[in-house]
Amino acid sequence: MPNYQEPPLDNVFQALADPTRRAVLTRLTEGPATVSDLAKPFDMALPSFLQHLKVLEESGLVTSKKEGRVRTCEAQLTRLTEAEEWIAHQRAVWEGRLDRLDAYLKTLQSTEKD
Amino acid sequence: MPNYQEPPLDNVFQALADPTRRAVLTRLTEGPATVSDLAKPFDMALPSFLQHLKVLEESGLVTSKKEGRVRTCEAQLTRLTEAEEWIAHQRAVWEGRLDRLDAYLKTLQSTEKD
DNA sequence: ATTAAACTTAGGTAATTGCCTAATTATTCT
DNA sequence: AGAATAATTAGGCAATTACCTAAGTTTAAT
Repeated sequence: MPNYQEPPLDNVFQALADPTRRAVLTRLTEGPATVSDLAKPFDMALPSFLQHLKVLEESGLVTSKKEGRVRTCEAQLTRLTEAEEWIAHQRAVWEGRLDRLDAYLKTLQSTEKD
Repeated sequence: MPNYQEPPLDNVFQALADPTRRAVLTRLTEGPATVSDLAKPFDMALPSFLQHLKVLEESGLVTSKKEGRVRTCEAQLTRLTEAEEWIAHQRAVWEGRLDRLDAYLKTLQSTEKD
């Protein structure tokens, strides 16, 4: 059953289709960070970098809140679940392993409960 | 930091970021099909559809061979593995962090009770 | 009260994307 | 041979993307 609150799969995959954005996500996986800390490793003007952050936020993979003049970003990787399930499903059908898919999806569900 | 070893991941996620292309892949998961069979369900001119197929082929998710005037396409979903692993890794690290945080908070609570 | 820091907005360019129609090639059928 | 089928190429157009510089705005520090 589709959940229309979630940003569509399109946006999640689109967000992941760029190495800068994947690197940001990997960084945020370790914990929250401010915009300028996130931007530091990249040889890119800040406004350009902010566009990448915007794409990540629109996909739901990142949230942020501003305190004072500092914006802090955080990963919301539960948004990856739908994408991971889509991939797992295709592979499972293709490999003819629907039995394993079922078990796998159950583990996804149980780890997602937080 | 950009990882120049992984342009394929870009292409795979890019390919998945479009509903038409995901639908084609789902169709091909059931077995090979010709270009015109694949195109049939979509309300789109054939050249437009061919562009989607081209994106899928460039990502490595689909291969095709032409016999006579007919091109037959086939899914190569092993190319999804890298993408699936990338996602799974991010989620695992992210959830691992939350688990450790959770454990830490619990030790705080239990020491408070003394 | 300045100045510095941390974004943010505005606006511009070049390349890419996603669609189209029309014309073309290559193969198969009658 | 002529017509139909399957796919391809060529070219065009509007929207989006990914970058940029320059000029704000809002806090925080001195």
